[in-house]
Amino acid sequence: MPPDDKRTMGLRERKKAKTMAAVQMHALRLFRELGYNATTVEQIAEAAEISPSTFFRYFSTKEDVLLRDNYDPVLVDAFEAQPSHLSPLQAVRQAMVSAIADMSADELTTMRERNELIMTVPELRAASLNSLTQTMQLIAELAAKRTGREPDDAAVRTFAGAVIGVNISVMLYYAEHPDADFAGLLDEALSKLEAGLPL
Amino acid sequence: MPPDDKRTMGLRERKKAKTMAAVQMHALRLFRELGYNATTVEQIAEAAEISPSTFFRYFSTKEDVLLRDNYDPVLVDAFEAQPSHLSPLQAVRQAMVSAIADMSADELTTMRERNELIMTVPELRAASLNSLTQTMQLIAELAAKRTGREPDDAAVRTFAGAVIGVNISVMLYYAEHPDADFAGLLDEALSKLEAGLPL
DNA sequence: ATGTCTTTTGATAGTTACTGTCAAATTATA
DNA sequence: TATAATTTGACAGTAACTATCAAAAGACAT
Repeated sequence: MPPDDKRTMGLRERKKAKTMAAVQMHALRLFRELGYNATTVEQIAEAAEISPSTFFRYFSTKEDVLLRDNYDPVLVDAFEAQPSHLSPLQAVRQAMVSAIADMSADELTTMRERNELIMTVPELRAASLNSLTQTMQLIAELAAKRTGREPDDAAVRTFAGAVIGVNISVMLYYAEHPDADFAGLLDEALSKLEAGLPL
Repeated sequence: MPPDDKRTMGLRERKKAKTMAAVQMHALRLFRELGYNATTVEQIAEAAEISPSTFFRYFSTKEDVLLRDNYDPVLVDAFEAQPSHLSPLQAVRQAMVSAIADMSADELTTMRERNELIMTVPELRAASLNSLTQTMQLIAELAAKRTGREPDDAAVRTFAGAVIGVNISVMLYYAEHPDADFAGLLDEALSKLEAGLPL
């Protein structure tokens, strides 16, 4: 048996993907309509026409339904596609900017709305920041590979920490200024890091 | 009536402070003995000889019992005590290092144990990172005041983000390497920021 | 199509963090 | 010592999760 892919394989898989997307959609809608805390898992389940049990089979927590989308693979691809003459910082900067540039208008809108919700609701923000530590580790690994160092090298860890920190500050600012240009904010901020944080 | 201080004012206040400290102590002990999730609020309350209701009157959440200690005021004092010829980054660096240097051996031990627990348990880590956004805002305000800019100036926000990010990476590393020198790690990391993240 | 095997689902019951309310107990004050 | 203010504990309730198990639905061989 070859691994697994046979025309998006099976009715089962397709159905699962569809319910999962439906649940996420209804959840986002309800959160925006009623507020995150005022929305119960039961309501989400009902709206998506599944049982509460099934909700937790798809998403391990209530937060997870919003946070599941993982941009890490996109970032990895974009980073590794950067020409090798760029410094790690320049490569990260370019990777992030171009990853955003590749997104459709719909994706950008959803991302903005999600970011607004996440950064606004303490519980969501906490969970989201927590998952950023994984991304931080990822960035450390990418930078390590590119420079031939170890991922737990002090310079590499510091680099990853600074990049993530800058991202956090941009995400927080963007939540309060939804009309700003996200990619532009990120680009500007990372360029300041490159310049040694002039003040 | 002058604000409030009359020999640490009243029996009530003293008693409250004592129970609060007792609860935190028992909580930390139980968390280390049984694990965070396996310890119930009821157990903590029983150990500290209070009712569960009272626990939640002192601490708004189970996490809060560990995360309550707030080093922000210490940081503010240390920062503002730095000579004005230092750059904001140098001032933060010095402030953090000297704040740690001023701690007693006991305080350092407790801090190490707490950090280990917090960075290890996902729920605690999430809540802790969330509260770091407040510290980030604080650092932005301090840097703004020192440079005569606005706290939401792009350079100021980026500065605060980078500083917090570096702190996160150090805290994570320190949790896995408890024998390392925390102040030293922080000092080294912040110096790399100053140098423009050489890699 | 039919029967069989595997995976997915929903119902049910239980735990625990957390909230609100109220009367009893404790401390401050006159 | 009497009275007012504050703190506490008991009780009841909500909602996020977990575990279990039988029923439903998709996969697959004949």
